[in-house]
Amino acid sequence: MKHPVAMDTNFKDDGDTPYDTSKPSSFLTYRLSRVQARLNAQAADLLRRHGGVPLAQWRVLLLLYGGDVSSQKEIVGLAQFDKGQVSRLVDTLIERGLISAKSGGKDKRVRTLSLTDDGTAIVERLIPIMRERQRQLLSVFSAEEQTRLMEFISRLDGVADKLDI
Amino acid sequence: MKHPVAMDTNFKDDGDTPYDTSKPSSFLTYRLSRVQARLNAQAADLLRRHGGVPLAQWRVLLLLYGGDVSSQKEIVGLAQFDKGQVSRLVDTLIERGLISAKSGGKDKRVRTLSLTDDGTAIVERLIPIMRERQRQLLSVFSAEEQTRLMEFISRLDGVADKLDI
DNA sequence: CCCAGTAGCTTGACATGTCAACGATTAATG
DNA sequence: CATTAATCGTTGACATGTCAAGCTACTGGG
Repeated sequence: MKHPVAMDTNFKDDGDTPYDTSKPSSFLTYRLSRVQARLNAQAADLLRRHGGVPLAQWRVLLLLYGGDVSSQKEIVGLAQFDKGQVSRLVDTLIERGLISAKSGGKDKRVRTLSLTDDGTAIVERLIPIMRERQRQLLSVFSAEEQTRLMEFISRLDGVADKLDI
Repeated sequence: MKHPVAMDTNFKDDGDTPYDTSKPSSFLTYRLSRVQARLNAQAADLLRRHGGVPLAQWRVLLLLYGGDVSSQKEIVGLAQFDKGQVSRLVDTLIERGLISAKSGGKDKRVRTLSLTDDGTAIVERLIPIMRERQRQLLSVFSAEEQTRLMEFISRLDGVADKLDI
């Protein structure tokens, strides 16, 4: 990947803490944002180089491939994507012929979604590659550290909703 | 804030690991993405409710207020924003009268940026609010945990560039 | 049955983020 | 000094993400 290495210890802040450059804690949301952006860029690049789809579309395809979901509502519930975004992602995937939608259910508002053969082929081609990426990403953490990291993230997730300002 | 609580332990994956819902580690990038989105939404909402500017613009204003930067290059270097994005953010901030730009330097490509009085007023009004938010966010971590969390993020940051796929 | 409320989805509007091509200027090097 | 290369910035194109208004279909209480 790219990325100029710069600033890992030398930037000012994350947009949330104005001064106070001395305390690493001040950089938390900034650094989260950056590492998140880098991981996304790496995943998107990987998908592009292997002739795949954009990252957001890929995530929808995976959910459908796993058989976990068959409607937009379920995609929204599982992945916590915005419903508007899902609506447009589904449109795009249908246009590209990677998924199909049937409206025959009881509830006429709902379209039942499924992968086409093309969509299935793409997912099955990319899955091993994405699994290998995941393996390499996690290789820098011990099992205990992985657990600890996830627990930290959960805690952040919890506190984000409780801020009383 | 909003957010339907759902799925914190029950979703399939993060778009990077197709199956394997049993291992929390499989959810890492997904959960990072979600917690990051939630923190961003919370910060943006806070800025909006207090009559401020959008989050990205806010971050640029803060960098300028701190006196750390005076050109787009320095913003890109410090904050690791995309230079195209910075170019447009600066345009917007100038249109809104929050910053000003002078082209008088040696390097005729560079504009020297600074906050206007309006820009300074907005930043100084919002800073205490954002500092309180940061304090509350970090209140769920002990000092030792904060250090540990930052170290984890650094490790992720490092490995993201080294993936050989 | 009626109809007010809710649910699933669509759409518009905007903000954010990323990449790549390009223009202008400056720096480096023969 | 003259090219060439690198740097700073702009712009176009597109992907992503978020919010809110509105549409249609379903649902439940009267």
